[in-house]
Amino acid sequence: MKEFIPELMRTKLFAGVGGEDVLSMLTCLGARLHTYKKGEYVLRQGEHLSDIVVLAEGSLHIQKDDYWGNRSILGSIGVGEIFGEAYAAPESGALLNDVIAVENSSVFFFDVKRIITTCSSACRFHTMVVQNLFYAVSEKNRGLVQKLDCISRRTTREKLITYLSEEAKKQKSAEITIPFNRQQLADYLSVDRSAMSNELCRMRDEGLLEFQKNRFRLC
Amino acid sequence: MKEFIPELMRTKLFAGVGGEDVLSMLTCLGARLHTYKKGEYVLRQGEHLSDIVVLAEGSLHIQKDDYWGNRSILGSIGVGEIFGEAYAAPESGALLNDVIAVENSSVFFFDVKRIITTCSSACRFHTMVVQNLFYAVSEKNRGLVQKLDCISRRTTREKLITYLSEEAKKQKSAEITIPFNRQQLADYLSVDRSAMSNELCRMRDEGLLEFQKNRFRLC
DNA sequence: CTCTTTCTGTTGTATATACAACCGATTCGT
DNA sequence: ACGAATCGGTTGTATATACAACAGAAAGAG
Repeated sequence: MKEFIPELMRTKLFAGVGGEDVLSMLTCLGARLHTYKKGEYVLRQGEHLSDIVVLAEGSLHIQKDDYWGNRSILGSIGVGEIFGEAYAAPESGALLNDVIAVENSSVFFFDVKRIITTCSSACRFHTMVVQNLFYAVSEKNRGLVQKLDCISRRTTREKLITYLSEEAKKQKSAEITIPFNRQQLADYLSVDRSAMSNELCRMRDEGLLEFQKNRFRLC
Repeated sequence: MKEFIPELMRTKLFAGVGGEDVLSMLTCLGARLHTYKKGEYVLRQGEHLSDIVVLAEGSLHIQKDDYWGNRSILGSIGVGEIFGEAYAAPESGALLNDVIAVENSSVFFFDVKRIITTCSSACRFHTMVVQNLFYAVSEKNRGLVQKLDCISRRTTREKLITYLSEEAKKQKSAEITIPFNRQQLADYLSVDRSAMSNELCRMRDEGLLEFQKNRFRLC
């Protein structure tokens, strides 16, 4: 697990905590490291989760398939991001979504209870991690509100513009890379792929944007 | 503010804290009480918020109006529920939504920093409140995911079924009261009111449900 | 390198939704 | 009790989206 200390230090959860302290907290928090191959499930809908999940390497999608195989993508998790905060409370019930590795991935699991139940003074930074976790959840919350804002647009075009603008703001550039291919983007925006593809090309023809694969430039 | 102690004790934020302790914490946390008449704005999009908002009386809607007056309702806040957790982090930016009183309402404001920065041992229950807050945010998070699940359905009928089923689960009954009239429900589900009205009546004619005003019974 | 699979864009058709206008019923204020 | 305003349901039309089927391009496997 040692090899991921630099990655962990860059996460929101361990922001402000030094390398040695992170290392000692891995024990203190009962961290477990798992690796997943591309396409493997990290978590499945219906399971119960009492851990905070931190992605150290790779990329995950949070998604859900219904009876007819229609897929809906809730979001994407990049390196350093966390998942599972929504299930931190003791009686939070079963997972509402699958979590799947879209690349080979390395994932840390931390027992929530051991995070929020501050231990003896052995871990100097424990309090800071608790606060970090709180801020992270708070931020996730805002992210979900923004996704709702995007999804609740009436037309495919509006959804695309909202999503891409938001990404541009996050990535602080008019040229952005998105973590989805066309089908995945459609599943994320809850629209039909071919209709979306159509709309994207129309927007390109109107000079609103350019793209190649999952790389977009807003004009 | 004293008169609302019983209400505050029933909130998630103060769960497990006794009446006297709640009272003393009102001072400790720098609580402020405001009242709003039906239709008044409690918070406006673009403002900055550094408080956790607790509704002691009445009912609030979290919503957003775009340039053309199209309204989108993110959610409803009932007595005892909280708002503002998403803006708890120091650099969380401006409010993304308006918060409006749909009835005459009484609202407590608590400075977030004073909640999460545990004070001297004077407040015995401070630690518990911090944990309560964390759980509340976590739960909000799950609520948002469920709303996303609902909104991302493709058809109006699916949205209605998802929303009403979810409410039935929450209210633990097949007969439910929703905090919206037709227009508000449409704004919540991001669909056209008349189309939704149509669909509701069709579903009623098919025997799926019954309703009168904002009271529904699922069959 | 070649074959296979996945990905993306294109087209046409069926369907669902948005939009607008209207009306009766209910609620509200005075 | 009265008029005004709000609310909910209905209808018709225009439009956008879903769905299906296909083809060329790109990526991946052997």
